Amino acid sequence: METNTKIPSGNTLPKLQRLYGKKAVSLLFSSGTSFFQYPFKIVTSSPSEQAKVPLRFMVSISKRNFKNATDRNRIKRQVREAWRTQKQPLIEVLVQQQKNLEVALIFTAKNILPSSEINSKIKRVITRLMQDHEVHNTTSG
RNA sequence: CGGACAGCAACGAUUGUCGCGUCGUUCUUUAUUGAACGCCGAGGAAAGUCGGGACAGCACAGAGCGCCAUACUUCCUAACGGGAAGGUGCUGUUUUGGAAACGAAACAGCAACAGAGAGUGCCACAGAAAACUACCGUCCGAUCGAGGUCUGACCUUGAAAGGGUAAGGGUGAAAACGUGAGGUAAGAGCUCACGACGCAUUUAGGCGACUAAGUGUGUGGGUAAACCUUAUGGGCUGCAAGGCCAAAUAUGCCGGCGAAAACCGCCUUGUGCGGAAAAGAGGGCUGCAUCGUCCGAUGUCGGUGGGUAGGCUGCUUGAGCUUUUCGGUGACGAAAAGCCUAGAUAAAUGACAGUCUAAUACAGAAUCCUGCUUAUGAUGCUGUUCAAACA
RNA sequence: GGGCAUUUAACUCAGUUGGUUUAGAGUGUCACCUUGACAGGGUGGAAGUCACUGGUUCGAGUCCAGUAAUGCCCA
Repeated sequence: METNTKIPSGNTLPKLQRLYGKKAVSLLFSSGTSFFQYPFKIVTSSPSEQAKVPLRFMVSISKRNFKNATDRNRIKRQVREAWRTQKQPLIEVLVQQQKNLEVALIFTAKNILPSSEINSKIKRVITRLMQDHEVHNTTSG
């Protein structure tokens, strides 16, 4: 319940909720599980150690598919915006289950997509993550 | 008025909702934790990383060789392979001189534009020959024949050692100064006129590259983005440079681990009592053994060193920007006044919905500055050119 | 961010420095021969914008400059 008081309006995205650091990223990619949801490859893991924030996330876009830095910046901003506006239900689920989750989104499409499409795709990713965690908890407990 | 090309200018404004980063103020937190408010928040190329610097570390007696880069002149600049002004050459167009060769003027564009008369190398195929050249041709021709005239010579003609000659020879990217005339056995700058180019030198102009006029002398191509020569410059590495702090784990070094001493605590100030981690293989001191004593692997406790993750710094006030005046043909310089204008760190400057508008293209800072190159849309201005119409 | 290298046939490489002649080799591919048929073997052929653009030169895969793509190193 302390986390809820820390984040009064659910649509913020401060640095605390972003995944960074060489150690954390390499740990996620070596031990996490992954699945595809076009146009993203999603890598997740739920570390057992207690973290300050229930949900951390990062975006990655390969330089091979997008040569120009402006294109990569634009996609990152689109994805961050979609994540920022739609992540709140997932956080509530995680707080209820008292779990932590780290998510990496890897953009695998070759073209820039419109923002509305990215919004709907992110929505689908978040609902899938929510379902996974609810099912997990009911079977285990 | 329209199209194309080149250059210059500025590259949105505003309303609502949500959101990001640095900094400042206030409150808050164990904490540079969190909250509220405010200010500011990508470019002309931020790109390519191609030149040149600043800055930093390392190296370094002096000189030479080697290697690399640059290359008309003068200036600008912190410096440059950059820029400005000028010179020369080439190309194109127009006009024009001349019999020709070959020039002259104007405009536009281009030039890695030192040296080929210092040396070495190379120039396929074709062609006689690609650089001290003689294959054909042409001319002279000792000598040897044949024929004729006719008494020892002449004429005609054939072969020919040797020699002269660059006029001609379908080649080639390039052919041995060019055109015309004289000259000659035939030829040849051999000579002459005109023209082209080079070297030396004189005078005049210019800071200079060079220009103009004259004198002498000469005419053996191209290639230096082949080696090279001359002149000038260059130590190497790059902010992931460099400096500081420093978890966890491993390890190096120092000290302790029987008592005593040392360390910490206490008060009764005493060879006092208590505390902290705990076991010690093995070896030396003597021929052997015990006691004693010394060293001590491993382990353990404490300290310390470099140093990883991570963090801080370097980091943005600078060859700075704007305006005005002055100097200069110009690049640019000087003075005065005013201004502070991104500093992120898996990396901020955004998303959605409207309105105005030409508002779209190329495109995102990563130590900084200065140039070059490349990519670019519509608008405005300037210049060039094309088309059409009119005069 | 900084520092470097490479690009030649469908694939892997020579040739480049030292310039001019038809750009070669192996694998693959195609046709024919060999076999009853296949494999293997033999003979022959096709396949190249020498990454792209410009320059130097009489002449560029090679020399010079720019552009693009690919790859490597530095914590």
